[in-house]
Amino acid sequence: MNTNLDIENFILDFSNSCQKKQKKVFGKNEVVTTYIKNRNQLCILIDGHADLVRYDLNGNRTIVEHFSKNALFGEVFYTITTNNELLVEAKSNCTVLFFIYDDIFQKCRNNCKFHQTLAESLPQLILNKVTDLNMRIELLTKRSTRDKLLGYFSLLSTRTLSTSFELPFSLTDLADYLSVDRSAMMRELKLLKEDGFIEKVGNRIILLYK
Amino acid sequence: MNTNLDIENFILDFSNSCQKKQKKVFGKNEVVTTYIKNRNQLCILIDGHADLVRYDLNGNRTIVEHFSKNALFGEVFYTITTNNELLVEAKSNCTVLFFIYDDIFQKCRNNCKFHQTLAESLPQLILNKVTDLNMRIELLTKRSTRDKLLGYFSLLSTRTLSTSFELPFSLTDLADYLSVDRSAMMRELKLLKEDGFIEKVGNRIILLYK
DNA sequence: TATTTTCCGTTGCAAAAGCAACACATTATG
DNA sequence: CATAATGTGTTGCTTTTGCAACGGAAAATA
Repeated sequence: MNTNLDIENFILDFSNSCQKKQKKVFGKNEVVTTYIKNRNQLCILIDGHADLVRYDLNGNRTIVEHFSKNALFGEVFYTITTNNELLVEAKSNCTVLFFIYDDIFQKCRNNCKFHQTLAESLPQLILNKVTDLNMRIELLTKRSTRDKLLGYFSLLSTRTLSTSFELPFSLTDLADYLSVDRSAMMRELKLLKEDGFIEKVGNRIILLYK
Repeated sequence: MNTNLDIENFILDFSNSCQKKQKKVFGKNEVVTTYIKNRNQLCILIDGHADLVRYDLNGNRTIVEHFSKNALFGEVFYTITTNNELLVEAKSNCTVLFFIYDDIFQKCRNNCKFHQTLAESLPQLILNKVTDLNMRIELLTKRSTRDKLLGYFSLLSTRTLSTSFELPFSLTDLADYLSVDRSAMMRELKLLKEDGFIEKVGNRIILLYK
């Protein structure tokens, strides 16, 4: 399976060969896009980190997804049923490619190699996204804050092949990602330490169980 | 966009032309597949309804996804990090096609039209799945049982283009789908009725707000 | 470097959700 | 049809979570 498509080289090679896309750069905390009026927009994060964030009517903030290099996002993945604000915020300097989804499978007027290869790679890229979303659902369906934390730590442990890893979020953001109250999460984190499940040194978590 | 691919006709036309897939029929409550040792399995539900169900160590049951006609599922969408049981249960009589994902983009040795068309349609089918999963995440990140219920009802209302609709779940299953305790959900349903948000007649919900 | 802003860690109290148990209704099944 | 199995509706009690508020640490910024 070709999971290692290097989009970046791709971009370097072909960035001038096709007119039907846009490449933009964003600074930290800038809004990359919103999911309101950009029908069929598809974006690829070439570099940096960004979050898809929702603010609900009670003022709760939720980090719906966390994107890193090669992540796909954009309004094409959403059927807007919500009246909540959905926006993608750059968490660091970001480089993003914008497409219209319809364009991808129509041959570019230049018949450009960029679009051709992209169209071939897209199923695998979207498939990766589906597995990410499924992992996210598994986390969110855990019944308690404790299980969400342990589940998330276990995930990071699997990814890093280590029982010790840095959190990619601030604790405030982690709470918004797990969809729980921050202070309640802090309390649970303390209990996990007291119960000998984890150690925490700065932003680093060390798993002690199993 | 070709969202209306009629897979069923597809099947009728080509079900004998290709050896690299399997078609099976399941009765209610039968296990269609598990997500443990079927690497790269991709399934399409041709007919019927089925649920992807997880049982955790505390005995909680979660309906991770609910599948109806033309839904995609299978182990290819999961990177197994969990030690929970994940299985697909038929909720009615089901007809299911099984593929190996690798096969789809390799030309079938017969160079069969079935596989060719499937490969062309797959991006759109997977895209549909992504939008489903995103809606699911939006539901699950709601902070209260009340908001989950209202969010789900609003979704059904949008789908049916009506403020009155049948629940596609039993209430027990709905609780497992929203990942909340059943009795707590029943209590909240009662409060929603008392507060004039909904009416409930048998399995039918009528939205009264807005 | 001084100062503002964000983040961390904690707590008391209130609200929400989970658990357990039960009676009754409805639906399968022998 | 009788009986078993499953689903609905309810409630008292316990546990978990959320909310609000605060002081101090750390980081960003002027």
